[in-house]
Amino acid sequence: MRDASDGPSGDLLAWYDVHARVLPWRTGPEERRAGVRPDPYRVWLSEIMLQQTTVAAVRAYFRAFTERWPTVQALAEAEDDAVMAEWAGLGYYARARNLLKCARVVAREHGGDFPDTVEGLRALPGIGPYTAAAVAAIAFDRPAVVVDGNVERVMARLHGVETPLPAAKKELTALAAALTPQERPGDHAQAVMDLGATICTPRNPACGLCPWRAPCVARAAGIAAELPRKSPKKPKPVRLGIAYVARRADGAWLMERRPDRGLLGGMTGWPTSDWSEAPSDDPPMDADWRDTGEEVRHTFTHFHLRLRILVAEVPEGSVPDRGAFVASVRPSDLPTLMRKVFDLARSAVPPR
DNA sequence: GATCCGTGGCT
DNA sequence: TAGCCAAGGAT
Repeated sequence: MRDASDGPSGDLLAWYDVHARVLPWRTGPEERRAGVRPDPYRVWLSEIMLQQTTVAAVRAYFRAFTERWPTVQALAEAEDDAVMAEWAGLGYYARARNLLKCARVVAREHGGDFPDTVEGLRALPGIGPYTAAAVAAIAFDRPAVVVDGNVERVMARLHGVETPLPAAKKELTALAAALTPQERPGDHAQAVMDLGATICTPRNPACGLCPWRAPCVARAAGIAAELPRKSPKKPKPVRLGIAYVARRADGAWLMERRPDRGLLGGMTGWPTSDWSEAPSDDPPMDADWRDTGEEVRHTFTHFHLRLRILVAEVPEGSVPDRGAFVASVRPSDLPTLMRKVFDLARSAVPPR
């Protein structure tokens, strides 16, 4: 009979008890021992923010969200635009749209309490296999099998799995399942991720400091840094586009809310042409558009974008074909691409 | 399984 | 510099 106090899981938990990172959303090992239960709302919020996103980037957003909306009920009652603006800059904006959907389902259909099982969590918007397992383990101490990029990397090295991702996913999940203890599963999940983030890093892993250096197959073979192998990625094509920045005589700016689906969905930004190999000139209103000669370069997940910037100064009473004039622009409410556009455009149309 | 979906830091 | 990488999910 194995429990958390012996075997590789026990070695990892002993390491975690000493080396656990202190994070704003985390209930540390000492706190847990003292009987402190994590707040499922904060665990869930942090997990959504941390999807494909670094701890460093998340910190400020987590603080802002929890100060403004301390509970899931408060978040559920927020305006859509307020949440999107608060999320601006963090990326993957479908997360923010699903965040709000999820909060409203939890508030309305679950009385403000998150489900405490993997299946219940998995049914909520924006919660997939990883997040369901992570919240179940961390917030409710259920022995769920948590598999993220860290776990995949650690398992691939520990067991010397040379099959490339994503084909190796199933095998790595099975290996992670075999190591998941019945005792302290929440701490175990966080321990593997901390190990991956601080010791078993993608490049230059610090194998000498690793609690699993003895059983690690990849280390023995001298190929730790080469694992996990990954299938080759497709090259990113270059797309072109035009951004139209119009300032009205009273200082208002013409902006447009993007459709809920697709790139930067639900975010406010400058009207643009389509983004393609040969974009068509499609200004949002009739005006004397002037080419600034400036170009924004921005790389998305699957393509590079070069956006020419056209500006126009238009009289009061102007009626746009699409979008609406807003009295003031807060760059912090905009996705990064649109901030870049504003930075260049505002110097091309200085205030009178 | 493949594709779409952001951003900033690091090498 | 250009590519790689980070606590993935939806379709």
